[in-house]
This record gives sequence, C-alpha cells and structure tokens, in this order.
Amino acid sequence: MKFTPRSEATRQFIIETAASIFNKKGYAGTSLSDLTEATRLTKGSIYGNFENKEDVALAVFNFNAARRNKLVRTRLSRAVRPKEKLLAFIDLFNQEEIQQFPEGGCPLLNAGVEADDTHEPLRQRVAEELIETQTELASIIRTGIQVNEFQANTDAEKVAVALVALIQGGIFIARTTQNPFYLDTVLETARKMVHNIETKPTS
Amino acid sequence: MKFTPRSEATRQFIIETAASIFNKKGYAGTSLSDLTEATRLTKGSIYGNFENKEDVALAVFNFNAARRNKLVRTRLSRAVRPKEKLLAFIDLFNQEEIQQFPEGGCPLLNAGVEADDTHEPLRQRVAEELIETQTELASIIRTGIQVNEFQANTDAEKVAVALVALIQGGIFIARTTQNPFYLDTVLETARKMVHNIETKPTS
DNA sequence: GCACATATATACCGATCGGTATACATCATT
DNA sequence: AATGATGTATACCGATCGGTATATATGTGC
Repeated sequence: MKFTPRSEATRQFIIETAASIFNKKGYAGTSLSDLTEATRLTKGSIYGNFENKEDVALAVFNFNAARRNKLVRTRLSRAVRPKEKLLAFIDLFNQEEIQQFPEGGCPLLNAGVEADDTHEPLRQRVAEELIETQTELASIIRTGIQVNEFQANTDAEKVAVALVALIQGGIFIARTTQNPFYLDTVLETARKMVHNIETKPTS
Repeated sequence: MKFTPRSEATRQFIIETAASIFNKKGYAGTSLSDLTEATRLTKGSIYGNFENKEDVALAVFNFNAARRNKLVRTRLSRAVRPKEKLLAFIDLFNQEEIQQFPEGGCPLLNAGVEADDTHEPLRQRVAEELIETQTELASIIRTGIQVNEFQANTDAEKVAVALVALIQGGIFIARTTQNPFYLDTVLETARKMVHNIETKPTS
C-alpha cells in the first residue's frame, strides 16, 4: 500500500517550485492549481509524485527547513568562539542574508503559526526544528561557559529560547509592518543580550 | 451603493462566534459553512449582515484587537509607576491571563503572519495595532526616564520593540511546541530586560 | 387584522476544490 | 520494429467554495 513517487527529479522540481508558494500563501491558501500553474505540470504529474496536497506541503517544509539548517550550520561552523557563533547566528537574519530564505519570511514562523491549530503533523515538524535550533544554541552557550567566555551563572536554555523568540518576533513585526527597521533594532538587542552574558574582565 | 447591515445584534453575534474560528483556522482556512455551523445561521443571514467573507474577517480582527486593547489598558491603568506598567504588560501573557485571548493564540500574530503576503487590508490593520502597542510601551518608558525610574540613555523605542518581539516570539514557540514553559521563560527574560534599564541606586 | 418593513431561510449559481482512472507519450531493451 | 516500463497529460468525479436572488417568517404601527 505504500506510495512510491514516479520520478525523483520531478518530485524535487515540484518541491523547489512550490517552496515559496506554500511559504507565502500557507497550506490552506495554496491550491493544486497554484502548483500546476507554477510548475507548468498537470495534476496527474503532481499526484504521480505525491500522495496528496499534505504530502507536498510536508516535503516543502522539509526542504525549506533543510536549506535553513544548512545555512545555519555553515555560518556557525565558520565562527570559532562561542560568542562569535551566537553573533553569526543573529547575523543570519539581517537584511542582506535574510533573502536566502524563501520568499514569504521564515518558514518556521509561517508554518508553525498556521499549523498549530489545524495541521498536527506539520506542527510537530516545525516544533522539532525549533527545538533543534534552541538546543544547538544552548549547547554553544554551555561551551562558552566552560571556556569562561560566558558567565558561569548563565541559564543557557533560557538565553537560547530568548534569542530565538526575539528574532522570530522581530521577523514577524518587520514583515507585518513592512518595516525592516524593526528587525534591525531587534537584532541589535539580541547582540546586546549576548554581550550581557559575557564574562567581565575582573580588572 | 453602501452596504448597511440588517441587524446590528446579529452582526455582533456572528463576530463573537466567528472570533475564535478565524483565529484558529485563519482566513483562508475558514469557510462560510464553518460560520453557518457555528452560528446556526444560514448564509442568507450572514450575507445580510456582511458584504463578504473578508468583511467578516476584518470585523472579527477588529473585535479581537479591541478586546485586547481594553485588557491591556485596564491592566496598565491599574499600575502607577512606569516600571510597574511594563511588568503588568508582560504579566498579561502569563498562563493564567492568556486564556482571556480568543482560542488559537494571539490574534495579532495569527492574522499578521497569514496576511503579510496575501491580504493587504488585514495586514495593514495588524500593523496599526502592533505599532500602537509599541508606541504606548515606548511612551511609558520615556515617562520612566523622565521620572528617573529608568536610565537616561535608554532607547525607549528599541526596548519597546524588543519586548513585543520577545513576547510574540515566545507565544509562537510555546504554541508550536505545545510547551507553555517556553513562554514562561521568555516572560522572565522580558522582566529582566525591564530590570536592566532601571536606574541603579548610586550607593 | 392588515400592511409594511425588517431580517432570516431556501434554493440555486458558476467556479474551483482535492483527487482519481485512464489514456497517451517517451525511452530503453531486445 | 515490437515490447514493456516509466512518467505525464487528459478527462472526469463528487464535494465544497463564495456569493446571490428570492421566498418566507417575524415583529411593529395603525
């Protein structure tokens, strides 16, 4: 009874084409004809490669999340010290870099907000990604404490959650008001938050 | 050519009944039959009181926003000192109070995230509400600076935006993960943020 | 009790929804 | 060149979409 896609290449093409559509219009707001128009394929072809619309949406989210994760990891690995890694993470969301995201803003925010009351499988996937990000940031902070870069009494998990919340909230405000200044100012606050947990030189 | 609703009472009843539906399922995800089922009215009755679905959605958002504003203002007016007002605002979003919101989470977040790419009139309304909240918080902070409760070099607008972003981000994370702990911890961070701009006793 | 206005219900519209069965095209193997 | 597998297009399904024209019910003033 298992479904096997006809063509892995076509499947991938559909996913990539649909990525920004779902991210902009949401799951409920995206129709099959949106997908056939954008891909220039027909329903027969799409349903030859996906079980149903939900299957497309989940694959698209996974695609978006994977791209995001790759970007995050590349940037974090470039930085060496924990503090630099946190600042590199924050910098991922500035105006120049954020265009690497699919059109429509952060896929985690978009998918999570829509799915939380309506689409349990997607909600769970978004939750996984959120928690993974927070876990990674918390781990970086803990390392920073160990190497005496951050204050010993720092609550790593708390700071990690606050950073993610700040940034996601900033994206929300900037996009809804169509004023990127709000994201800039929030990113500044995030940087200051990192600054605040640094160990002070006990001159 | 102007549309005048048949019955103001019925209109209000529809708005109140639809409030949590739109907030949970979103604009695209809510159908007219969702509304007729919930209200036990018929389409004729709904279209006798609203121009179209968008008209209902906007009225519902205005209703939710008005309730929110009333709640915020009541709580803020109870507090006297600027610092207390900020803390009262933050406390609005703790677990006991947040149930005063319509089901489905913060209507600003839900409507804003859905509307930013799809529904310009709603997006603008959400933006107005966000900016109003931030303006009000910034004004409180400025008063706090004047009465020497907050440090003179505090960037009122920046702190206000950060508080809103933190809280909205916290709501997003808590709802998507279905773990209210994340909101608790973010609210703690928000309180600490208020603490950090307090004037230190120059002992 | 009749007329009139007000407001809700009924019945229906074309369009589009997600989804499927099947026909057709393409290409490799022989 | 015939065969079979792979993958896409065509044609169609019932259901539901948002919306409307009109009939019916309800209440009010006379």
